[in-house]
Formats: sequence, C-alpha cells, structure tokens
Amino acid sequence: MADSKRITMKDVAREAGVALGTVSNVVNGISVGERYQRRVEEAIEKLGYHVNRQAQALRSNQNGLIEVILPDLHNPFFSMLADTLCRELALHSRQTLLCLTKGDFEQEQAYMLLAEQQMAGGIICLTEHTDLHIPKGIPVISIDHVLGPGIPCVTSDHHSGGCIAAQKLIENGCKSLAYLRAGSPMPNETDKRRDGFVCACTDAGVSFETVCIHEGASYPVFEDFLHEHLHDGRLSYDGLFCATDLLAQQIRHTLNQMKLSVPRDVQIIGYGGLKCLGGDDFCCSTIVQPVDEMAQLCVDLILHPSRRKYSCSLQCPVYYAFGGTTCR
Amino acid sequence: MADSKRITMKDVAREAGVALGTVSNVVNGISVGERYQRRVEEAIEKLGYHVNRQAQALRSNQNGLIEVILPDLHNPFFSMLADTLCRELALHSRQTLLCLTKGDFEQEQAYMLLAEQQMAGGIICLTEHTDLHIPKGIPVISIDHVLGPGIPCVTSDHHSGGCIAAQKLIENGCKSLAYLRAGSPMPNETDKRRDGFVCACTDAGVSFETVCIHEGASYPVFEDFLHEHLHDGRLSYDGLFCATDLLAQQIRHTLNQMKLSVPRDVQIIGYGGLKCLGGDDFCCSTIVQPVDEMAQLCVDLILHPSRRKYSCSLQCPVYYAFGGTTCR
DNA sequence: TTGTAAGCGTTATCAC
DNA sequence: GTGATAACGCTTACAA
Repeated sequence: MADSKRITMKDVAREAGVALGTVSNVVNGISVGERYQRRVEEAIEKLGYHVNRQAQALRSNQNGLIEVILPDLHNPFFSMLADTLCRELALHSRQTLLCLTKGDFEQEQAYMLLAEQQMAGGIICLTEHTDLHIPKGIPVISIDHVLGPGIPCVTSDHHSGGCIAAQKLIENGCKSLAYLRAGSPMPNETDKRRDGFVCACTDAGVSFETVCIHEGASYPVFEDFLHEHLHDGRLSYDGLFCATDLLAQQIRHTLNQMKLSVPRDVQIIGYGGLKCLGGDDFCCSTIVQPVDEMAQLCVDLILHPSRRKYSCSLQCPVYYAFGGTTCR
Repeated sequence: MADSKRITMKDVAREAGVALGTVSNVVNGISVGERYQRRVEEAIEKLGYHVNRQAQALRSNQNGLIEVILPDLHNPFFSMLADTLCRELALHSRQTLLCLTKGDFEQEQAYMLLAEQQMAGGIICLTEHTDLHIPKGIPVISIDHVLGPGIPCVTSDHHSGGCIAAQKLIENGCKSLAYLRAGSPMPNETDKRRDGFVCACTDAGVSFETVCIHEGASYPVFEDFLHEHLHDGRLSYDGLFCATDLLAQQIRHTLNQMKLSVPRDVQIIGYGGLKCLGGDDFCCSTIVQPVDEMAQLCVDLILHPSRRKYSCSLQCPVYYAFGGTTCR
C-alpha cells in the first residue's frame, strides 16, 4: 500500500532512461527523436503519469482559467450565457471558473482580486458596478454594462430592439403604447431599449408612455398602474413593451386576471427571447437576444487581444419573434 | 512604464526589511512580532502585493478548485444545482470549475483527468456513465446516479416521491393512473419514481399502467399513446404521473389540444419542483426535489471526508406541491 | 538532437 | 520569534 508520492517528469525520465527536458518536449508535443518519443510514451503509460498543471501555471504565469462572473443562474438569460461561455471556452482549451455574486459589489470585487491571485487568463463579467477596481494585466470583457475605457462591452442591440418592438406593435394596429420596466435605478445599456422605443413611437406619431420602477419597489406597482388605466373594462393602452420577458409574463398574468385578453385587447412584447419550459416556443412575443453570439464574441475578445484594440461597445443584432402575446 | 514583473514575497521582505518567512507568516495569519507585523503589512499595502495561488497550490498539492460536472445549464434542475453548489462552495472558500458535457462520455472522462492534473479538491458530477475511470485520491460525489462502491450518491428520495404522487392522485379521486417517462434506457435511480408509484397503486388497489420511451424516440410517441387511449372524448386515465416537470408540461399541452381539461378531466403530477418563469408558482403540480439541500449535502461530503465513511446513497426528502394541474 | 541547471513564488524545516 | 535554505514539478535557455 505504498502511499506513493506523485509521479513526476523526473520519474518518467528515469524510467525511460532519457533526460528531463526530453520528457517535457514529448509532453508538450515538441518533436524529439522517434526512439526517444516511443520510450517516453511507454514510460508515461506504464507509470500513469500526467502533468501537474499548477507547476505549468507557475512557470508560464498562465493557467487556462477564465473567470465568469454573473449574478446568479436562476435568471435564464444568465444560465444560457454561462452555458455557452463554458462550452465555447472549452473548445479553446480554457476552463470556466464560475463566480456568482447576486450583484453584490463586495463579492464582485473579491472575485476580481481572486482572478489576479489565480493568474486567470481573463474575466468575463456581468455587473452594473462601474466603480469596481479592475486588475491590471488581465483582459476583462463586460456584458451589458460599460465599465470604463479600455474594457470592451458586449451587449445586444438594445436600441434597435426597442425600435423593432414599437414598430411591430404599431404595425399590428396598436394606437397607444407603453414601455414598462423594473430594475436598477442606475443608468445602463438596457435603457436604450426605452430610447429605441421612444424614437420609433415619435417617428410614427403614436402616443406612448414609459413607466419605470426601481428594484426595491415590488411588482404591485405595475398592478396599480394597470388598474389606474382601466376604464369601462378597457385599458388605455393596447400595446405594451416590457423591458424583460419575465416582466412580460407577469403583466400578461395580471391582465388576464383583469379579464383582459392577450393579445386581442392588449398586445405585449418582451425582451430577451426566453423559451418556455421544455419547449421550443418563446414564452411571449419577444425581442430575441442572440445569447450564443454574444457569448462567442466574449470568448473571442478574451482570447485574441488584438481584436480588442479598437473595440469599445459591441452590439449584437436582435430580432422579433412571435410568442403568442401579439397578433399574427 | 516599467513593465515591472510580478511582486513577490521577496520584494515585500526587502521593502519591509524582514525575512521571507516572516512575510509568509503574516500572509497566512501566523502570529509574528507586532512591529514586524506592522512593517510587513505596510510594505504589502505599498507594493500592492497579493499571493500567487499557483505557487501555493504547487506547494500544498491542493488548489481550492472543485470540479462541477453537469450535462448543461438549460435544464433548470441543473442550473439550480450549479447555482447552489457554486454559492455553497464559495462559503467554504472553494471555487467552482464548471464543466459541461452534454452527457458525453469522452468529455466526462476528460474532465476527470483534468481534475487530476489540476489537483482539484474534489469532483461533484452528474453523469449516467458508470464505467468512467475515477481518479484516485480525489473525493468524488455523484448526483442521482450510483457510480460504484465508495462513491457517495446524493439523490432525492425518488421512491417516496413516486408513492406520494400516486397517493395524491388517488386521494384526489383518480381511478385509473398512468406513469409516463422519457429518457435514457439505462437503469438508474430515477426509476425508483416508477417503483414507488407502482407500490402505492398496488397497495391502494388502483389500476395503473407505466409507459417509458427512450431518449432517441421523440415526444410524439406520447401523443400517440394519449390518442390511442381516447374514447368518446374521454381518456382512459384520469391521473398521470410524469417522470419530469418538463414532460408534465408537454403532456398538459397535448391534452389541452385534445380538448381535455386539466385538472378537471385529467390530473397531472410532475417531478422536480420547477418554478414558472419569473414567479414563485410551480409550473405544474409536482413532487419537489430539495435542490438546495442536495447541493449543500454534496459540498458537505466533499469537504469532510469523515462524513463519507459509511455513506453510499443518500436520499433527500421530497414533498408534494400544488401547481394547478391537480384538484385542490 | 539531448542533457543540465536555473528559476517560477510559496511553504516548511531548521539552526540562531 | 526570526531568517537562510531546500523543496514542490515544470519550462527553457544553454551547453554538450
């Protein structure tokens, strides 16, 4: 029961009767004499050797870890992102160090520090805290929030999304629109959904309103809003653009409780492109974010510093998809 | 613009005018003379030093990484697991190395090897491949599948879940039950859902049937099954237990298309405890798995070898929850 | 081509 | 308590 210590390159070298460097070369795919190659491979096989990545990392100042910092995995957008990021990184021989923060500044900061200590190869993060201290010397990509100069930001094209939503509702015959949003009071990229919506409404000369409530406030504010605008069993609005699919779902539910029919009485478009549980259908009519494309872009930017040179904010194209809450 | 090399303990020691070991002690919270303590801390602050975890890992044969191997993050059960695992590990100063495999044997095997190379502190995996080569010397916990002797398996109490589902349907007045399942043909822990269901039906003397289709086969098999058992606008079954919430959702959808009312004509209970998008409601009446508890148990077992001693298969308790597809 | 030796940054073992 | 010194396993000049 030899509690034998770890097998090292030295052991392999001794077993194969060659020098240490030769083993290293074989392991790293650098060509060596054919006979040596064979003997080393046999020794590796025989001893069950495998490289020690810590030692590699220590030498080369780079382990293959990329930190992915997200608030959580309950939000389907985040879990889809994490899924694609992880797979895409794996395709490039990089591992994913998953860090969940619930949006907490302290934790986000701690993970930034960790990346430095770990000598991570990069950080892909989704945070709204623009005052985070970003470690020097590690490439950082931000999703959906501009963190500062030199830090590329990958987002969906929120502005176009807002435009498309408004245009679709108008095209579908809506005469009075509203934009609904819940979330952080901090201005961020997602506000452009509203801006695009406002532009399109204004261009088309259609009346509209925008309602934003802050995170702390709870959903009932929207219920109140809807009830206030209900007169003689009809809502003042016949087209709603919700900042997220989740909100769209809730609004639809509330409207149904108010005996209003979706999409007959009121049409709703959400944002995100979430699918129903276990299906290919969208959970509501929506502006679809190209999550895969965004994730691939992040990975690409992390791995190829050169592509980062002139880029600052990169908007991936979005499109409208039917999901039952608009008229065909 | 000194592209100054990394700051090391040596630098701190020189700056503080103390010996290397002293700095190490300070960093690791080992008590040293107060004056030295102060001077070292100041030097650390001044130089912006932080430890190199690769070097630590190389020395101690242990980095704080725990590999979490899952098929994907699209399935809400997996993403919930990953979420809780990651947070729970972080509470114990462990990082999560996320590995997604789509259930592919080769990838799973590769990640097992990686864990060895990384000197990971443990592996928490969800795989149905019992023939994986498990690295020696790394604690492994399996979820929902018994991988072999010595490898603890954490599951929900599938058997009880099956019982509870059948009992609830019977209690709600159902006279003819069916169990529906899609998935891998390999026998596994989840088969116990069926076993529990069968037991309860038999005990109660209620007629029942079980239908299983394999992964490759597509959902329409169930549609055919339902249509075959539709006579004069009534289904032969008035109570269905579906092996997963996702399947329950699909079945509900199909029944609605067949002009059958859920839960009036047919009651359905799923398994898993999935919530609706953006709400606190369950997506269907269901047997709830305690995901958080399972994740915590996994982490606990990974971190405390002693608790692993006599454990083999650990079933976490489940419970029934109403979600609209059963009568109250 | 192959062998040798000097680090990478940390921790631990000693004498002092 | 403090301070040199030797590992940990690997990479990479450089010498043979």
